[in-house]
Amino acid sequence: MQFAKALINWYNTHQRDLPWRHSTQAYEIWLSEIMLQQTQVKQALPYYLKFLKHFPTVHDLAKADEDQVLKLWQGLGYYSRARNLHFTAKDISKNYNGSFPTTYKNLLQLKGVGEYTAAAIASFAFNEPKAVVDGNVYRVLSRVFGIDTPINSTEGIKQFKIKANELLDRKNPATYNQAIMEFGAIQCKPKQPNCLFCPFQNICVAFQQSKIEVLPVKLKKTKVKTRYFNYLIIEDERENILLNKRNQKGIWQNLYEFILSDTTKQIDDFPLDKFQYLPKIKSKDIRLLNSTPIKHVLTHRKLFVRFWQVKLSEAFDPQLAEHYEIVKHDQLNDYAVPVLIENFIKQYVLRA
DNA sequence: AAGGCGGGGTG
DNA sequence: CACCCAGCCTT
Repeated sequence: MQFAKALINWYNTHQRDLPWRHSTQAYEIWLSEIMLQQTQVKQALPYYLKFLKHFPTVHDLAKADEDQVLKLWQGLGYYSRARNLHFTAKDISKNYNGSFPTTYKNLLQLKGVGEYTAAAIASFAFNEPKAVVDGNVYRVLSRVFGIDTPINSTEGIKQFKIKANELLDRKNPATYNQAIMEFGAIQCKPKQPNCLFCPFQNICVAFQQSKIEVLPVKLKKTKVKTRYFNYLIIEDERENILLNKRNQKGIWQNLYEFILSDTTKQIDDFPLDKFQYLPKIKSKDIRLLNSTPIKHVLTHRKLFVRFWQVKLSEAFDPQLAEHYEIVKHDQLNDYAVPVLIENFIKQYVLRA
């Protein structure tokens, strides 16, 4: 309890003013926690405000189209979160009469809600004494108590969860959970933590043994594969553009993009013959828009991307709509697209 | 148990 | 360049 008390003391004088901390509504807590998964506060904040404005209640979110949800989510990444968010909103609206489950155990049943998020909602909205264990908590506990079990090993996950729940202030689970995460985020940071003015300097194993740099221990490194993307932007005489919806599993599922050739090796020309359903295009009518490929890095992919343009002198065959979206030039902004595409559109304003 | 899944920020 | 972020889901 000494640890918890010191932590809460620190929190009372150092905490940031964040909008979701003013709410105890499960809907608002849930929304914030989904957005904050693997995402820093600064990045999630504008999205949180935007979503709450568009969808004040879970019913409003449930009524929306997935395309609209994804469009609002555009740029935040990990788009399965947005799809699960929408699924769960419909689930809550329809099967839970609009009210979120009130216990950790039942919150875990919701799609997109894992152990961390269930503990966060249970403690923040319902005062249930469950310790959150996120990246901040791993870092703080491994350093203060000198735990070098890899945080992403089965053993480590178990061990840190036990430790976190032992330390939890069971009378103030909400404040305690906020406090330990805030402490990890702004004091016990990954790089250059503020050990000089740390309330735990006297007991911190990592500080006393100069192990700040090596704790927490983490296994694994994701292997990054290189891919070559070639996008074909086809425009007809009426300023329509063809978009493809990514339906398969994989990156950017359910987002839109131009016609894509995805290869493991660099190619010279756009491979028109690979596509069954396109208008008749002669390769001499294809123009490369960026001679230097755009480099776009994801967690496990390194993409080199080129954009090609075709302007047709006739209108698209309406039959194309069975395979692609035929989109008016000025409606391009209504579609959820990867940041990569968004950046390109902004840069090369395709003239009308 | 391991791998897939974004985008932005830091040193 | 490597590593991290209020993780979760699938295989």
